[in-house]
Amino acid sequence: MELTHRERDCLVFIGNDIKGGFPDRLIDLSKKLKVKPPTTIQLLDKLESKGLISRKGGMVILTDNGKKIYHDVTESHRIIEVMLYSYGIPKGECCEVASEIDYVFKHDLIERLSSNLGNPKLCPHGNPVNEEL
Amino acid sequence: MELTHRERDCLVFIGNDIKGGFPDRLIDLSKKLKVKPPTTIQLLDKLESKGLISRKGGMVILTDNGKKIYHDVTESHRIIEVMLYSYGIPKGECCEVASEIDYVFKHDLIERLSSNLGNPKLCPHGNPVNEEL
DNA sequence: AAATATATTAGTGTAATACTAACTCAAGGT
DNA sequence: ACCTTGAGTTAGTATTACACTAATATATTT
Repeated sequence: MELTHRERDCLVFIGNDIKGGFPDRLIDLSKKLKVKPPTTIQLLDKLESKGLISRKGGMVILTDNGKKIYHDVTESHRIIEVMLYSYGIPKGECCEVASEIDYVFKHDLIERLSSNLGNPKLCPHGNPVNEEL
Repeated sequence: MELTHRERDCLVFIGNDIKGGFPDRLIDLSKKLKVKPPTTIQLLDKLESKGLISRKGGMVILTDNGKKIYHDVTESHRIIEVMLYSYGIPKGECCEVASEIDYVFKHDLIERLSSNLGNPKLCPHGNPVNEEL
């Protein structure tokens, strides 16, 4: 599944917030993405057409497929963080950089990286590499 | 200096070819970029407006500024290759992935990475990290 | 000079990203 | 009952990156 950068951001916010127990609302997502609601709707339309989310009354949840992609992007993000951190980049910067590039990496490459990094369970911030939703 | 992905590709091809002794022609660049000449011209117009190249009779050379950016992108590319290679990714894939992301990294982060990688002089292919034009 | 190759210009099209303006609809307050 | 507010949505516009075709200009080569 190919994602654009902003689709990636949007999907990640949705996944992160679902961990809090409640689905995100359009308004919340818009604030997090720092865009106006119509822009968010465009993104959600795109994610919906890709079968990654479903919507009801302004609430957004991930489909099974969306959860899988969220998992993959998150794993990618955190493995990249671990790699950068291993070469002395501060946590904050690891995260910033990882957010720019995580959605580009093919999953099988991330798996090989992970294995050669010793299959880390946590990212430098202490978040699980394998996020279960 | 911010580059788009394709501007990056174009600049790198120009820099690589200048090492061969002759500046690139539009046609050569178009073939390498796998686009039609008008698309290349657009890219060259953009690079020229950013002060990175100058043109004459269809030939393209890098300005001093262009050489600097070429150097930085190349260094970035090769440091990323070294990092990925250190975690067991095959050379070819290191290069592929690095090409997708090298132009995004800030130079000072690359310098810190380089230092923590032991200031490598060569990339996994044996090309110099610090390319003098 | 004619043919060929190369360079360029003008115009078009798509995708990603973002916006404003206007409309709908539901919930609350008075 | 009416009005306001907040949220969601639709429609339309704009910009940037990227790519194309068609047509024109220029240069080289035979």
